Amino acid sequence: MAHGETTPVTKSAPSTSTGGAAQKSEESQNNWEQWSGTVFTNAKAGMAGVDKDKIKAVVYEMSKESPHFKNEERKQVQTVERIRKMQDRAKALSTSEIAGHTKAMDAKLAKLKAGMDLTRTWMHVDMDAFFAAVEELDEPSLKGKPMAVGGIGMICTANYAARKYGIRSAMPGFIGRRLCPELVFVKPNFQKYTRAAAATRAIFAQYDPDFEAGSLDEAYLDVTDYCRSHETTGEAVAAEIRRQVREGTGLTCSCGIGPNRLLAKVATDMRKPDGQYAIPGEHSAISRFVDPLPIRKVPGIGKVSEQVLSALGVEVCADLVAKRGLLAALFSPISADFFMEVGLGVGRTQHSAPVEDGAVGRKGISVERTFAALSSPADLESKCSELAEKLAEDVESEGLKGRTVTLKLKTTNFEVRTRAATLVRHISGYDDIFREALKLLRPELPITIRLMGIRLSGFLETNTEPGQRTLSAFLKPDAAPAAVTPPKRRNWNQTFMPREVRECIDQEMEKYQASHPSKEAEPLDNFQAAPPTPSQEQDEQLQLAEAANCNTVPKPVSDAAQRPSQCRVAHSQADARQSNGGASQHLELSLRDWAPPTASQVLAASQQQLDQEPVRADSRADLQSAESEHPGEVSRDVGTCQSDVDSCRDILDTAAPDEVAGPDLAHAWDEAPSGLGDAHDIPAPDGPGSGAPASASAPKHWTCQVCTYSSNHPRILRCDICDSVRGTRWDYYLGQGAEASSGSQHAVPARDSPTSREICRSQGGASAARGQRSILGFFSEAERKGAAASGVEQQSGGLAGASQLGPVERRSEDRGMESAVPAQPASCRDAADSSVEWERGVDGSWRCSQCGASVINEGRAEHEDYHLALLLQKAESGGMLAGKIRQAHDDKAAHKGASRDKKRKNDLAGHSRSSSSQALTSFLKKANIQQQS
DNA sequence: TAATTCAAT
DNA sequence: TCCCATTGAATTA
Ligand SMILES: Nc1ccn([C@H]2C[C@H](O)[C@@H](COP(=O)(O)OP(=O)(O)OP(=O)(O)O)O2)c(=O)n1
Ligand SMILES: [Mg+2]
Ligand SMILES: [Mg+2]
Repeated sequence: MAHGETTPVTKSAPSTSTGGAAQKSEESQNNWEQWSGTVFTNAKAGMAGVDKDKIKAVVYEMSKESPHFKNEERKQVQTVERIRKMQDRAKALSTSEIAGHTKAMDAKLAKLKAGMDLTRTWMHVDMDAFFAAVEELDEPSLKGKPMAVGGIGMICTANYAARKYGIRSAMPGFIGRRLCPELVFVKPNFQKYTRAAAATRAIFAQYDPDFEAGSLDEAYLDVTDYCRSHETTGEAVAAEIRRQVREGTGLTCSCGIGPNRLLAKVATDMRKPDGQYAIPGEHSAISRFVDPLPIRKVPGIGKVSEQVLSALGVEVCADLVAKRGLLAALFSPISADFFMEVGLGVGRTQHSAPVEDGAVGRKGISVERTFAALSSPADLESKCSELAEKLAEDVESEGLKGRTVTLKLKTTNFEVRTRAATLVRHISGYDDIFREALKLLRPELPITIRLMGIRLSGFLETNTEPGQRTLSAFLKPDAAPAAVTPPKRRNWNQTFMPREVRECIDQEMEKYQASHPSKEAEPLDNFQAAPPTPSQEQDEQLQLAEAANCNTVPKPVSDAAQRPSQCRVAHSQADARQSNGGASQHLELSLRDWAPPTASQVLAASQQQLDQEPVRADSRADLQSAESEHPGEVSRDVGTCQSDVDSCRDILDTAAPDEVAGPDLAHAWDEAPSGLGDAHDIPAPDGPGSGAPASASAPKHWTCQVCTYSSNHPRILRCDICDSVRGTRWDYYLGQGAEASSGSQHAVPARDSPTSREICRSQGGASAARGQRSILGFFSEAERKGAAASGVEQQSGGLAGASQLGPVERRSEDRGMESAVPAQPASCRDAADSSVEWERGVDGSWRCSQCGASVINEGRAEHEDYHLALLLQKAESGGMLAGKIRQAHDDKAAHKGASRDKKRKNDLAGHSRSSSSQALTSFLKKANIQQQS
């Protein structure tokens, strides 16, 4: 979180409205007045009467000498250059060319307008100064005082008292302190925010059980049906929701109402603190709102796009339509289309599609850390290892396998480099990730960095879930029948079964039948010799079992105290040789401490690598680069014994010459448990990253951060209510919800082709029924009412490179937290049948036929009790499952997709236009002030 | 596919 | 004593 444009840069301000002179790179007078950046003076809520000039002066004075600032200047120069080129292109356009594009856009516009569905009532809800508001709730003495959530390095958000001083999200803390010396800093506690968010979501679900969360603090609700069935209006619903949120959580929020999501979202900011604003579903009203709207207010148009468009004479949304020919000529079709949509006020009118079974709910997963400058190979490798370990933890906790590894480096000059490799095989474990990251790091070696990150993407989509058989299991004749049982159908008619659950189960059945089409028909003789496969299937089981949680809050990746028993691997060459010949392949690639192995060692190691190590898909390219750019580096995929030797030698020769005799850091890992076997044990709730004492107190509860359900089952793998994986989304509590031992997040993703969305269904009431109480006392009311679906839908995108811009909605969560968990199939998890059957898993654990959870033998009785309790509770509350897993339609898809918005004739009006135009006026006033400065 | 840029939280 | 972390989309070569 806390990121924003800290526009530095001085010279050249591309701002004139006519396509004319956009840049004037005169010699800077070193004067902040020429500073064109938006510099924290964006028209965010609460920035009304701020002395923007003063803020700019302060920020400028404090940062002008910093490397960060220099880098920002460099970037600004680039965008200025980009603008210049674009203007040149614009000038070169013939009138006929533009006319042609204009005509094409006319057709586009006509089509868009004709396809607009104005019959829906969308609502966007966004909490006010969310993190800060939650902190104030927790510590009322903070109220009224300028306060910021975050640290001296970065502020997540600030309360409105602080905003008066110009303090806002994404501002570095030290600047905030300068602007307001009395500023109080509060360390972020995502647990609180997640809980607060869950409380609000429980309310949202009452108005739209399928609502989509846009982040922790905002959500999109389609209240069309609610309005209809309750004979009310969007505005009335907004007032009701705001009241409920206020009374139920003590927090305030703002609402935007409009015929589509885009308009609703933009409307939310109109009367930001504790207010609401409605845009009627009529063309005339939409135009009145959109036409004078500064383009910067549109989600997807950021600082750079604003500058670029401004240089073309586009300042407000109406300009997007007016200059349609020019825009179509200069930008990509995707961007141009987006502009046209915005110009007309067209947005999505439908919920995202449910996420599909077996699909991975995200595009990538990553970890990155900023630290004091590092340059020695030993330090770099160590850092890389820490990151790899953390990433592997996250990856495995979600059962992901990816084949593209990306290394990210940020030099002390703030220049960012990324290096990626796509492998043939999909990986997930620490060893593979570390090794591949190291390979990417090696060529960059003489380097001094302040940040390193690793990302894994290109996930395997054939996500085999507990309730599903793996191919290998299926092919194994004897193991097949015992290992997998089709979802049970019994009792369906006798017990309570929500419709959604029933549908999920039906899907599971279909899936099962689809994947086992002719099992009975197929003669056993046809089975290919099923490999004794201890491999894949088992690995997958283990990975799931290994679900460990992690701490997302700013915290060192490696903190021995926080990282219990799974520190496997000796991180030194010496240790490796002692322990296990070629078991730790990455060691051979170590950036330090290398000594020529014996011939037999090399042979064994290289042979093993040939067998096991994933190789890059583009092995030739790899070779090439090895020969040309990095003559010293030899591709490993075709590596001979000698090449391995050379490879290692080159590392030393070129990258870490002084480290040859350098300090032996091996001891740094000596204290880590060396028992590799432990690494694959199913961790107890006090497992890795949870922050809970590794061995000390006995675990009491796992609390799902998605729906707040708590379980005292020691080895639960998924939330029994909302089905989210017990990974980073779970928190561990020692007591009655009092001392949370780890901060983490939740969020369930969903993915789909162009865009992604995440969602997770959930059900409230569980933790209340179990006598749990939240830290903040939330859920008191909300939880009673049941419900609480959640999910997160993020949006972003933007125009990169030269043209582009494509809003597109994307999903994500507020900063650090998230790391979404793939929304799981849900199979028969909520079946309200208390009878549990057990299936023995390949790893010796037992799988519950009801929920699919893997449990150790001793935990079975307890687990059965749990299902009984769940059944009883469900009967009481008249249980419900809110929300379905959805997946996103990005704007493009929604656009081209034949499945355009379905039209409904009934128009639910109910809006006061007088008030809306009034609010618009003040809104624009603010915006203008900001623009003028 | 790789690398970079932009955007949002 | 000094500018985050995580994710996704789009462009370009
Ligand atoms: N760059 C950012 C922006 C936001 N956030 C976090 C802190 C915010 O409290 C929360 C919600 O973001 P909003 O943009 O909704 O901002 P606020 O809710 O804080 O303020 P507002 O009243 O303007 O909505 O996300 C963050 O960490 N970093
Ligand atoms: Mg907010
Ligand atoms: Mg928000």
